[in-house]
Amino acid sequence: MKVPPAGEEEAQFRALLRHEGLRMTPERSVILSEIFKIEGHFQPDDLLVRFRTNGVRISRATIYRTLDLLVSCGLVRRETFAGDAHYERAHHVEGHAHHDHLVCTSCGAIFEFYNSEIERLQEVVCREFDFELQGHSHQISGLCADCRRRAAVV
Amino acid sequence: MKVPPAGEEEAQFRALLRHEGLRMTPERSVILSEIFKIEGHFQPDDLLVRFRTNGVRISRATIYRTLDLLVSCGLVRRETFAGDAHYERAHHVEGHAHHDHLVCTSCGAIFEFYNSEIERLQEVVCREFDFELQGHSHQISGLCADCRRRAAVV
DNA sequence: ATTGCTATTGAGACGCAGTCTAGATTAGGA
DNA sequence: TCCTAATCTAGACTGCGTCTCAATAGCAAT
Repeated sequence: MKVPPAGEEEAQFRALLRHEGLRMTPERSVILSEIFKIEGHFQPDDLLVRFRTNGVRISRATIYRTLDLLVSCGLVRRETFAGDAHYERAHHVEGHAHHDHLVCTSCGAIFEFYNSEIERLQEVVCREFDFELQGHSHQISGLCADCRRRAAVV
Repeated sequence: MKVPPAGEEEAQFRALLRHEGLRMTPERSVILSEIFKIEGHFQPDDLLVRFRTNGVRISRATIYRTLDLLVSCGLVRRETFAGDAHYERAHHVEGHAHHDHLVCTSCGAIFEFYNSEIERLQEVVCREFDFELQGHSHQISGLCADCRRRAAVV
């Protein structure tokens, strides 16, 4: 399989793989670069479809395995919306590595937010329960600005 | 099918069904009373198993449909943890109809919390995005007190 | 460049949660 | 009691994700 052009992220991925004694393969490279072409969220089968339509043959299993790797490397983030796994390249909101999501129940649009006060209060909650915070999942659902306007017209 | 003893919740359910032009059936009654025997969270197939072991025959489809009804009636709440649907009878933490969850990543224990400040800040976030808040899902994952202790020993 | 060890891959079987279907049954108003 | 729409069941089906295992191919050492 032809090896696609490498980017900065690929160098990072390669370094992390080596550190773990794992290998870089054309498939992993293709998957990584495809992901970094996508703005916003995607689901594993979105990648499958993209590859199929481009004539690239990479199996579902490999996609899932590679996504797991990228998540544990921190290059990609996984999010679960109403039982559906979504992924997104890890990037930043206002300089924060972490963010949470607003999900529009009408059109499915996803917005990112970060609120340091909420983050802090979660730590307070954990202290109350003698709980060691490892992570969290926080989604606010409702109507986005566009859908509110649309609903107001009707 | 034999009709089980009715409780206060059944009266409420019955009233809501009537209001919607729907019918009370023995199956719905059995499912409701079984749910109200359960403390904490359960999954749809937990009910299936309970019924099977008690010799009660109610199909999976009926369980799912009835759970949907109970959720839309507000008697039961649905929550998604890591892609798995969990249900719980709607009840209150410190007088609040709503609460969120701490999930232990080691033993799976689930704790409930309510933090009015976090609730308020969510409204602030929505205002920033011109977003109409309908609901939210907020789970904090980590190690519960017991598992922390257990980990400390080892 | 070659070799050898072993990580990785692909295709499809599999598992599980949840939905759908079609025919049989039944709640509940007239 | 009768009638009819709502409901039930069993099981087929769907979709997402995981697993298997023989074949392939990185990559470190030679």
